[in-house]
Amino acid sequence: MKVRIIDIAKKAEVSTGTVDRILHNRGKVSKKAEEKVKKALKELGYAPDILARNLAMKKELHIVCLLPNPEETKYWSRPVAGIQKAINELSVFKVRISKVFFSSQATSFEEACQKALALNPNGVVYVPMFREPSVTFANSLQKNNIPFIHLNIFQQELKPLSFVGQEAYSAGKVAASLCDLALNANDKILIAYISGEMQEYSHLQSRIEGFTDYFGDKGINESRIEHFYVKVSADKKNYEKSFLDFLSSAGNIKIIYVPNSRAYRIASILKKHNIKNILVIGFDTLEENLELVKEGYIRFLIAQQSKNQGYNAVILLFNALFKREKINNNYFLPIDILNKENIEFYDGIINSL
Amino acid sequence: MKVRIIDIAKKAEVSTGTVDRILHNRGKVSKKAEEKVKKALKELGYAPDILARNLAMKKELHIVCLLPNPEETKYWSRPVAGIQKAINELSVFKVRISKVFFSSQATSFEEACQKALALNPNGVVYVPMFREPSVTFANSLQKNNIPFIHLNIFQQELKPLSFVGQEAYSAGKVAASLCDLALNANDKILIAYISGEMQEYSHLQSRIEGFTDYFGDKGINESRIEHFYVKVSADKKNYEKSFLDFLSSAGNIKIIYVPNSRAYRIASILKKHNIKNILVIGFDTLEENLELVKEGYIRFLIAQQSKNQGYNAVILLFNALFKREKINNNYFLPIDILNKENIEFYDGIINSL
DNA sequence: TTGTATGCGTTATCAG
DNA sequence: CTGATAACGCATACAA
Repeated sequence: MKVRIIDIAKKAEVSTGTVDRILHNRGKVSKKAEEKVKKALKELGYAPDILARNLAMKKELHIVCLLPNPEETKYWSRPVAGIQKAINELSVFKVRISKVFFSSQATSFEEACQKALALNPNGVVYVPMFREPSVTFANSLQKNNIPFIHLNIFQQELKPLSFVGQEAYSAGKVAASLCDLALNANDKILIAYISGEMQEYSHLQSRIEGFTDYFGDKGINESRIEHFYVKVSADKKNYEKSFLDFLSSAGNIKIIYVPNSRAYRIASILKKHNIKNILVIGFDTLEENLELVKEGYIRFLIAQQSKNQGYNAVILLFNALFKREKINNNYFLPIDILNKENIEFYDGIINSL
Repeated sequence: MKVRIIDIAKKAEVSTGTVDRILHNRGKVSKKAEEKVKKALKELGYAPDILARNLAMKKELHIVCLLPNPEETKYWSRPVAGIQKAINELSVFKVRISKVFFSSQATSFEEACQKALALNPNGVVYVPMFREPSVTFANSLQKNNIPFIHLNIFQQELKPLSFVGQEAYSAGKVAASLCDLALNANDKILIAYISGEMQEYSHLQSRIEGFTDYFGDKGINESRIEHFYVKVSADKKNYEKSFLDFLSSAGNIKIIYVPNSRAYRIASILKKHNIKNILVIGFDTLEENLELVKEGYIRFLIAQQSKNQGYNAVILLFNALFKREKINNNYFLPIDILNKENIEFYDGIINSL
């Protein structure tokens, strides 16, 4: 029935110890023994019982997760929650999963990388938020033979084991396709850039490109697209008036596209001034955004199962490490469309298992 | 650190055997021993190591899944795939998971129920497709103390351990909210009933109610909603002409709502006749539907993570049975909105873990 | 270089 | 009623 180590040991006419040495290539095996065992392995089709393995293991695996501090950037609280879920679920196994947070400066990221390396991890999940330091980090990991998975930001050049996140360009197109439904002949579109601190988000750019490309393909070009910039940290809350001024002077704005998670900043202004004829579309399920979707001031949110993002990355790495599963590159998460009607169902069973 | 059976045995001054008897209430324990053990259990906070348990278990759990034959009704192939995924994932545990299919007659369903009971399952997942036979089945299960989970069709009166599926009424509302975006002043809506065999789908009715209620709330009532009925089995393919006739006589139809998984039947007629100005919205990710979404003849699909539906139900029951987890009632799955732009990402990581 | 023995935390059997 | 003990499949320390 089930092929055990002892079965292949018998078949190969060696002891279980020898088989084990080959399985874990600990060396100290004769060529002859090795051949016999490998033959038996193939013929009988051995697959380890990972549960028994876990029971017997002395030392534990260590997975380190490196991501922005959720107290600074709200978006990250959900991926962190997903990681926590994975921690709970994997608690029966001999794995330790640590979280290391960094803040919005590149130096903080670099420090976190050092900290992570010092922990001597068997595997790493990280968000390659800053380009240069990420390259350095990836190189260190590779040198030490530590597999790693990228979260949220796509950086294929660094050759991660896998990427878990959303395809940002397409997400922008999805947003555009929804706006398209509501757009009439002379309506204009406003893209609002509400930036926070971190500036190296390449996916922000992609979300905008996807959006404008969609309309470009339909012959709707720059003449009907306005742009409004806010740097939150500098302008504090003082952008409200300038935004309203911009809005009235631009005229005919039917749609406002906010390519990051800060749609709530725009929508709350509209709410305050009771402006209801503009369709706001944004990203991510921050509490603030959810609330305004329910109230009707944000019409659509594009979501990326941010909780599962963290969860999946950890589970994936665990499987690779513990079960020695091969994993494919690049797990693009679904591009979810949320509105007032379906939003309450978004955290269904997936997130509670 | 970790509390084991032997730890509580020592604390309670009994043997591990006695503790085991209490843990599994196999009886044959004195009151005194029981009290001492229960006290120790509480104080030390024992939680079983399910991996060690699995290793030691002699007999295996048996979960039986009862659902419509996917070869008859295409929708079911994805839940079945999800069940298969759960089977693979759980293969390391001592669980057997069997599938029993039934066809579109109530008698077939009843037979399947008999078959399922004869398998002496420890737990059952089933689709309560027919009302009366489902009541009988649920009663038998309850009498034999076999926990069960309902799939896809909501029948709370039968007191399943849980329900896994979509809230159909809200799904109808979601569909309506999308149509709403595209609906102009004098446009009309057509609801197309393309029925197959099985007639006891209460959720079909709910999907329609949700849809019409949404528009009712906005003051769009029956005067702007047309209805078209096809009984596929009777009319074979001959409804094409009658449908086209209906369409042109009704006039001004901007939206066609197909509240089941057969939107492709309508959309393929539109495709054949090159009709592009009508927005078709339907349900479920059948291959045929996906294709027509990509080609633009179906504008939206409402999906319910049908693969996860099967997967989650099995995992949930396994957790309840094996880990003795308490589970909450009613896991409503997300109401997913798919269109040409996001559909290729729909089968992301969730389905490949 | 190889084989043997012990333990991981449970379950379940078998004497008492 | 109770306690002791042999599996379960694997990892690992140790002996040869």
